[in-house]
Amino acid sequence: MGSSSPEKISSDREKAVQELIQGRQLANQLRLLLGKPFGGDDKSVAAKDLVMKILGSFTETISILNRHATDEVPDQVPANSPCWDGRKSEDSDEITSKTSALKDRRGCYKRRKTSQTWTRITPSLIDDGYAWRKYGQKVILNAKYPRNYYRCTHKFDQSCQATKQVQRTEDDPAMYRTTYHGHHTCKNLLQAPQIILDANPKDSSFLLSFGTTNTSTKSHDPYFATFPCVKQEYRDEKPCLNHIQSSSADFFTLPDLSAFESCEPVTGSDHDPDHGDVISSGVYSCTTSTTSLDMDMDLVVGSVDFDDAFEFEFC
DNA sequence: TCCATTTGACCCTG
DNA sequence: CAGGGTCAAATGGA
Repeated sequence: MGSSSPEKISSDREKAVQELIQGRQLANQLRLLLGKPFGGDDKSVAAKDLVMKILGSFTETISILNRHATDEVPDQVPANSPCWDGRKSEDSDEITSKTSALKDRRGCYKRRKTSQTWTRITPSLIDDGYAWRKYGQKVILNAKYPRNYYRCTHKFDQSCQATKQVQRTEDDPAMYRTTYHGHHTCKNLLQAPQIILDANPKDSSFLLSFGTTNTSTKSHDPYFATFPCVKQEYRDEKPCLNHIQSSSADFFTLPDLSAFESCEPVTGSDHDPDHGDVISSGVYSCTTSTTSLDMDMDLVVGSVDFDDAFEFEFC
């Protein structure tokens, strides 16, 4: 064992991340190959399912490595902590009285600082396929509409940490901005953790934004690569492209966001992306259980949101 | 009775 | 200290 300087550990970690990213790219290519000609038979379906699992493993491992790179102190609590969901405890011995139930909450929750976020802007409160439970509502300063807070229904039974915030947009009250925090880890899902893209009703482009409050990872980290593979999801049984591009009510997810790994304007330079920057051009494969379609699109920076979230558009 | 929502209070971060 | 995120008791509906 011996030498394990912080520099060497960091270097090894970066190499490991690069290897994992490459592995995931290869797995993704395999998935595309499997998805092309004959989509239907059992073996093909099983193979694709397997590839999706492999991709998920790569993504999760990369995410873990990146998380450890940015969190020197693991976000964990002792097993005997009174805090029920992994939050730290502090000075619990100083209070032993009347309001113990409330006082136990002191320091018991810790706001996420480094979790990934991404935002959807949707014309209505559409079902995104997950079971959410509302746990709060806040009036936000200088905001016309309150912000609603949701957590995954399976937060307790499956320790799923996914949450989302929903708020009407100021300029268009008919639209809702939904900010997702963290990925679903609960089991009873249609898909693996996913990014959901929404069909924008106004310009038929797709809005996706994501960001992090941890700015230390923004310039160099393969931040995009921490996103999981995503699968397309339709509410209709027989979707078609025209329907996808024109409908505002339906939504789907693109299966191949690993292309983000080549997001050179963001990950390969030392400046933050500006409005209109083309992040990645190429063919994005969109598949469902019944159809498969490649779309030639540009991923461009739409806007820089609050909280350092960057909003992107598929055009 | 169970479960989801509401809402005021608590607590963390900047 | 202000603002925002979360908790949990109270409430209501199925």
